[in-house]
Amino acid sequence: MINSSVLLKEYDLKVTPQRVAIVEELYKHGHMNIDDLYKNLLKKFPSISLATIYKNVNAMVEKIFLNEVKIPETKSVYELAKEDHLHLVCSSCGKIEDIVLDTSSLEKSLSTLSDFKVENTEVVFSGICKNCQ
Amino acid sequence: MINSSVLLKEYDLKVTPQRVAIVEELYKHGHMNIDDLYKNLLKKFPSISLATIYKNVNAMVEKIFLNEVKIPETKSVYELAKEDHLHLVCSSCGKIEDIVLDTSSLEKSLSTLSDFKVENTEVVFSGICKNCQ
DNA sequence: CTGGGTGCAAAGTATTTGCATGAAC
DNA sequence: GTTCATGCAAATACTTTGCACCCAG
Repeated sequence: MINSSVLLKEYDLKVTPQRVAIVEELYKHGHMNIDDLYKNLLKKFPSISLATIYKNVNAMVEKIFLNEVKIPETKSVYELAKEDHLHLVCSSCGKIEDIVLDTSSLEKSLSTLSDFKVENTEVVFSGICKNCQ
Repeated sequence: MINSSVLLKEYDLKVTPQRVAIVEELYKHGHMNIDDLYKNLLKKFPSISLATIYKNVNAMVEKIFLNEVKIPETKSVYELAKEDHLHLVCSSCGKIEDIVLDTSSLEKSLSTLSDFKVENTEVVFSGICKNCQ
């Protein structure tokens, strides 16, 4: 399990039950969009508002401990920041998985063709996951 | 120059001046978001409506001759479909460039770690373009 | 106590839809 | 002539903001 309170404090955010729940949901599910977060949190907090979700998610993204992941043909999802990784999106069931792969050779071949100075590399593979094959 | 009418006909879309202009703008600029498209087309069609832009862009995306490109921290942009390529996004000036790079070695190393069957690979490099360095 | 978070309602922005008119074929 | 695109207005969806009240520190 994750220690949400410690995490929130580290990033100078007050520890509230709603925030703890957001972090725990994301820890549990890996990736969620705003709507799914809202629907799940409603079970625990019947009167939570979408505004609270948006405000908190935005605050956490600004503090850089959440990332927004933009995926072709779908709504953005959010994930807890962690080691750099790429994303696998199943076009059949929609599931999103993480995978750690070294992209440095891709960046190296880029550098032979262009003077662009890369700071970040985002990769999303779409396809069919193991279960759906 | 591009022959927009032929392109539209190939994809079973009626040739209208508005559609031709959308294709030409995208050909000229490479990547544009909805707002920029709208602002530019207003010059040529002072009474064009945003609804027309949305309907046409969506139709062209469905016919697979436009692609939506999702980019971290920015609005989506659209581009004419063409040879597979990756994107370079300058975090200083916002310019978006295309680059053709082979991603097969990345896909190969993915296949050694996972049973995911890749159908498409999207890559967005963020960083600083030549001009802004 | 004090600052900041919460939930509500309202405002703002983005996108889609229905429909009458007009243009493409 | 028939089909479908256009532009407008309205509807829907998505996101942010202001504010009174309340909780975390």
